Amino acid sequence: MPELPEVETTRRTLAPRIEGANIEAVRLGKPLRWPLGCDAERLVGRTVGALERRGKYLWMPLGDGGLLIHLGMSGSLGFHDGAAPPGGPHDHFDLVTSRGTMRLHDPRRFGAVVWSPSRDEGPAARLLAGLGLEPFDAAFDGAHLHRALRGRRMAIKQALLAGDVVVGAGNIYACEALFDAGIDPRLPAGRLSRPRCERLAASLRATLAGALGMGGTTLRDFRDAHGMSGTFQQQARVYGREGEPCGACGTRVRRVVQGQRSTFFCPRCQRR
DNA sequence: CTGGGCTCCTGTCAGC
DNA sequence: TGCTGACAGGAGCCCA
Repeated sequence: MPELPEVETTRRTLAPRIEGANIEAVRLGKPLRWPLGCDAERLVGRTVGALERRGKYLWMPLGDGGLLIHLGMSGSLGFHDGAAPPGGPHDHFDLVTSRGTMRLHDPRRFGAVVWSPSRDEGPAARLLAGLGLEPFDAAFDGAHLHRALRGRRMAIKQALLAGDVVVGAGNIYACEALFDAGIDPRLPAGRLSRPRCERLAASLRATLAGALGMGGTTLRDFRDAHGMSGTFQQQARVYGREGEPCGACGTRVRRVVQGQRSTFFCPRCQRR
């Protein structure tokens, strides 16, 4: 689930509670997408540095190395002061620290916690390589989008999800940003004019920023580190609204499938 | 290099 | 009520 707003919300709520904490123990549940990549004992005694986010990944520095964390489709990170309650069947990674316990809850287990000697080498470097620009990076604008999409035949919706041009948008925000920009999600990416790229860049930033301001989207199980739900889902104008009238023109919102993922759009407001 | 499809896993819900 | 299939916020990997 977690797209950029949810991951950033997690980072912001978790950081003040865990940064500077000393790791006292690690508890592993069922296997996640990838193995931890080191002996859990190797984490004990380390101090948690400043949490960083890159795309939908979180990087937790731990001295000479750190953990690259991804929440997959159903993951969330909670933080418990003092002694944490016993882990449930979907709690697969606990970092017990001097300040409390950080717990990864992830029913589907598409998430991951991977040790890497640094952000720029080893597994972290491999996973982060090839990621596109951060949407709030000053270098991300219509010109970049236009240049990066040139020659691409893939539909613009899928190009946004691919993450090699710009990171952060997942299925919800790609749909919402394209609605905001008035662009048909099925349009081949390379066919977008420069002005429409300008519009889309602005819409993507506005959509992600808006969702961030609402603590993200909670469809079923996303929670921030304090256990709070996001509220963006109430603002979604097309995502999950197949058959409902478009708030702008009244036309029924359509759902199509692109790359095995649902795409929601207004056939009248979003043009080719 | 590009793009399409598959896969990992569990839970939920609609429909019969 | 019970079973079955579709679908769910991601993205790495393999193959054409």
